[in-house]
Amino acid sequence: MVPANATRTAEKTFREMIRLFGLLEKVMQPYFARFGISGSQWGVLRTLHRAELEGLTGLRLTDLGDRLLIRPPSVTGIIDRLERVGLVVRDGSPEDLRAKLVSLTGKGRQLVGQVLAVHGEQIERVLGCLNPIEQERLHRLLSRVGLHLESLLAGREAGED
Amino acid sequence: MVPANATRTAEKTFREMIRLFGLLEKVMQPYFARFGISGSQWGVLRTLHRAELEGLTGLRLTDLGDRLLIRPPSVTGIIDRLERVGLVVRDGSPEDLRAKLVSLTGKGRQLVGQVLAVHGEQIERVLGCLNPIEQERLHRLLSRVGLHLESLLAGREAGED
DNA sequence: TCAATTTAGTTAGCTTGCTAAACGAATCCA
DNA sequence: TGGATTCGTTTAGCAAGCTAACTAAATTGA
Repeated sequence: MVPANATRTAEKTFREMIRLFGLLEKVMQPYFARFGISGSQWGVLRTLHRAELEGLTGLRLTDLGDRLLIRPPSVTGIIDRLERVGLVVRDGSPEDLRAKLVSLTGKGRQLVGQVLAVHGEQIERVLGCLNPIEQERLHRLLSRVGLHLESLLAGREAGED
Repeated sequence: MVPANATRTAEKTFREMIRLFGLLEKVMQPYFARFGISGSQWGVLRTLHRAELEGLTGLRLTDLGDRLLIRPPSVTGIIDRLERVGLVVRDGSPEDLRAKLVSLTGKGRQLVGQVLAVHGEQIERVLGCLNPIEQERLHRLLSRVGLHLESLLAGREAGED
């Protein structure tokens, strides 16, 4: 059991996290909309771009899901819509006939360049109210909570239900 | 213009925020599922419970949306589902024939009690990896970013596009 | 007073997350 | 070799957010 005022500190911090999450979506959504994409779609495009820099020619849907922490059906949907507008293509993998490799088209690569050109500035707009030391402190606290939550989730998967 | 490594600090902090929110949803979703509700539904139930403590007999959908930072159609949907399972009721407001007052049913009030009985413990499970001082520090940093984002959004509404 | 505007709520239709279930391809192992 | 199982993806269907467009009620103001 934990003292009541410690619980209150945890609870207000928790609530602020939830609130900030909502605010962040509301700020980022119109920013990405200027490029005709959503935040989730940007996640996919950026991930594919990073994979290119690593020398990979394409990523399987499963790999995308792993990197973005979303499940296969969600990946299928986002890729469907990105493919429909020609930012991305699906090709069958030569090594595994079950798998498909997703990669950026020329148009997709160009869009990533456009976003990256102003992305640092946008993030600065969001976090500019903290100086670099405070940003670093925030990053460290968030990382610790993140690692903690990952271990909670790993435990659950292992069948501790 | 901002130095390159300051941008990198901001970016990794930003990315950690996004990642943490995804993890948080994955941890909280099964927790609420045990009570047969979703996180959004809990947001509504808790808000209605708070309103009762303030002496209000019901909240208008608009007020709920304001408190939860979601738009009217989203509120309509959540209330529809909560009403369907009998946790909440809609009554016409006597003062304004356009408005409807949402309030907890007995069943809803009972469920809120059940959740609240273990809620502090669950939040402790999430934030217990930080001591109270660190939690307080995290809260302060998040609050500052939250206030900053609110002012960004307020500016945009005022027509600075 | 009464027409115009604003406000409260809903509906329709989109995206994006989820789970459950289907499917074929790949792999394992007896 | 052949049957069982696992893997990668898709489909179906639900929840929850959004915008745009609508109805009905309230308010404003000329």
